[in-house]
Amino acid sequence: MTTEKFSTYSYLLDRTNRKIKQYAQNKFKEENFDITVDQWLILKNLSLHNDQNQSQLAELTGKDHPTLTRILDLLCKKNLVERRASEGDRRSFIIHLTEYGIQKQNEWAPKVSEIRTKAWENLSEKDYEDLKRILNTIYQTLS
Amino acid sequence: MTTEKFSTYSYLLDRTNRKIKQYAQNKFKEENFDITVDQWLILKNLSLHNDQNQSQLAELTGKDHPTLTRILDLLCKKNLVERRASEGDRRSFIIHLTEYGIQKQNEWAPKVSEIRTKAWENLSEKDYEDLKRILNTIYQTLS
DNA sequence: TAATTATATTTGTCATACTAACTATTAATA
DNA sequence: TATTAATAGTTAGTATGACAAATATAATTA
Repeated sequence: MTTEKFSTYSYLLDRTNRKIKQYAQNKFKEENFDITVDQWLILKNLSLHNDQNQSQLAELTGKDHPTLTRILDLLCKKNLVERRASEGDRRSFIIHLTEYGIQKQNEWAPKVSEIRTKAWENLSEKDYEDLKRILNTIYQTLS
Repeated sequence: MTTEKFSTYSYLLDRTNRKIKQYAQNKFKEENFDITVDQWLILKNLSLHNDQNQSQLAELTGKDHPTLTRILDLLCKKNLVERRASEGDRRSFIIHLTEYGIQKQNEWAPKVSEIRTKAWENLSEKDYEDLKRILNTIYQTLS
């Protein structure tokens, strides 16, 4: 590909990413979900794979370790999650979705899906597949 | 579109956006470009439209006002940019790319384009057009 | 087994983003 | 014209993200 022509995608991607996050966050606020969209990502992943240690959870969610540490601090404060000692390894914690966390996750999940789906109302299933393919290709190319 | 199926795009978009930024930032560092990718966006825009006030520049670059204020503080410190009093309106500043800023912008631009183009080496021109269309559609749908 | 290396997590620092509140100035209107 | 509303920009607080360095513990190896 010739250079220079391809200078705007990073701007569009960043801008759209922020818009999506901002849109979801505002809806969360309207619905009185006391959580950020990044915190939701962690909660959602724990609902599928509870009791991971932080390294595994960081891998699953694509967050780096310091960021995950801080998000978990906040989720712990809200009693949605707790850090449990790991049996075999005293360095690591098992991240456990609490009863309250499970309850809230179940309560919020349908509305979150609805909010997320909004972005696609003017696009096709093929667009969805194309976007996933393109983003994954870029990710791998730069990794 | 049915809900729930469309839950991963926001994760992929966020993850890819971070990868792109991180890749470019690392290359900037390798090249000893003393600038962040977000600061570069402002510089690039000023090279096309010099002497905008901050509101216009915020609009052009998709940054909000507080963020732009802080990025400009840093660019001013590096003498790449200066805030000039506006003739007609004492509330606003004209953001001026300095001689040094113009020089650095010209110096860095070709390599930046090259770095940005890397992401597309396994994708087609059609993919590029599709991505732009999809991102713009999402942006407008959520605006 | 003592020393070295690797892993899990945290802390610190800086940059970016969003919201809200604030100052200064300008525009609108009663 | 005096009051009110709108606009330009900054400041403050909180969250996230990148990177480096620190701590504690585990695994490897000399």
